[in-house]
Amino acid sequence: MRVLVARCEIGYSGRLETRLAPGDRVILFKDDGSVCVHALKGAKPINYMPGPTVVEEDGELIRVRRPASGESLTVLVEQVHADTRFALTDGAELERAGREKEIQALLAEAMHVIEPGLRLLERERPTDVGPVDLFCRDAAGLVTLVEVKRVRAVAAAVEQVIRYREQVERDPSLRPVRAIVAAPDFAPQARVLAEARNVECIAFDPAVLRGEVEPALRLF
Amino acid sequence: MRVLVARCEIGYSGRLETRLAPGDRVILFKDDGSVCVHALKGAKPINYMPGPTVVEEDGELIRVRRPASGESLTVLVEQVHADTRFALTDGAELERAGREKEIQALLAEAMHVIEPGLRLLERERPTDVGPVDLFCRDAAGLVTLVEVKRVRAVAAAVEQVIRYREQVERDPSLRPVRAIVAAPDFAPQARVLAEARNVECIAFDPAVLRGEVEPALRLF
DNA sequence: ATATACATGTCGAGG
DNA sequence: CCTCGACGTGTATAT
Repeated sequence: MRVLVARCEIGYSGRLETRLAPGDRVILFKDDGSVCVHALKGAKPINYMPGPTVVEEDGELIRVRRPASGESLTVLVEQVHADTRFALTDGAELERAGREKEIQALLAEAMHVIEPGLRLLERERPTDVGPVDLFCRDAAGLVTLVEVKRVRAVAAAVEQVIRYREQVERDPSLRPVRAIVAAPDFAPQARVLAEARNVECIAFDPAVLRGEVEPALRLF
Repeated sequence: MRVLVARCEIGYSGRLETRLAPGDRVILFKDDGSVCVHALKGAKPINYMPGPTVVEEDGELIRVRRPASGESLTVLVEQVHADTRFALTDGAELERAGREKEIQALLAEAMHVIEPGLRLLERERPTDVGPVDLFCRDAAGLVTLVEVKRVRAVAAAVEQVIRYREQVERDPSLRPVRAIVAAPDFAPQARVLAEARNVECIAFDPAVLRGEVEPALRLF
């Protein structure tokens, strides 16, 4: 890892063209080839290049190329404030709790939160237009598709489950098919669309959901 | 700007919970309150907090809080490799050129690339469910909606134009309405959905498109 | 390698 | 403030 703190001018050419007039920035050159340029404000890099890249340095000019896509990032260094290379090691991976996959797993263990009597047949059941999160049958035996969102559901989520329903309904033996979107919250337009297209909206509280699969929490 | 290079453990609690076991990272504390943690790989920070924040430091423990949202980021420092504060100045803003609007404008100038005889009536024509990129009539006089994508079109793009078509078709005088997605490339699932819902896929080459509106290139 | 969907997405425009 | 679509999206996962 190389950490360069310098007054410099930055140019990017690829999916679009950007230029950043001279100013002080912190630039990280990582060993995997990725480069990121941090300005003085904002959590995100103002410019970047994912690895793998080829980095050429010619005096005050640093050119980072990504051969795969033809993109290039150019750093014209005017004044170096610091330029240090560090030998660093890090074997850790980021552990995340609360991703969609996890929410989906929790719901799979607590189907009654969605609807009493709902039985899970398959998770991530593939169709030609995408995977159905939870492929189920309801208490009456009807095929029921559940689309899970970890954040507020918008109209696109409703459209997604409609798309799956249409695909599944191509098999006449499975019809009729119910469609449900399960999310902690719903945008008004998502509800309107769901109503119009006969899609059900089930709101769940992630905290309660965790409680449902942690029996210890509801002993008394 | 403070640049801390250290072996540390990281925790984030907010929209989800994450933990990153001890390892070497580069952490930037910016004067606007934003903080970002860079691992040894990847263009994006592995953890971050947008400003404004409150940073408390208590020995080896650094706690960054975002009162507005209740999020917090915790850095437990085990070993400091470098810890430097820089007084930096940067008044520049990022200049960009070449976005989707440009592609849309190019297509508007070269409608025959989409289909011979297609006439543009309006760009960004508003509907209740969003703006139609290119609102046209075809050679036969049929209303034709074109959704433009600068990059590969996925199923969601097809759904988008279907939604617009449904909205426009609410006016019986305009029916039937054709729907087209124009993109440099199409995901297989997008083609499947388009076929099923009677949406046409038109692939264009951005380079050729530029040529089409550059008469100089086709003088001979 | 390709295809697909997630993401603490972030960001900005428009109502 | 909310809603929605673009983004140089990047990134991981499964085929």
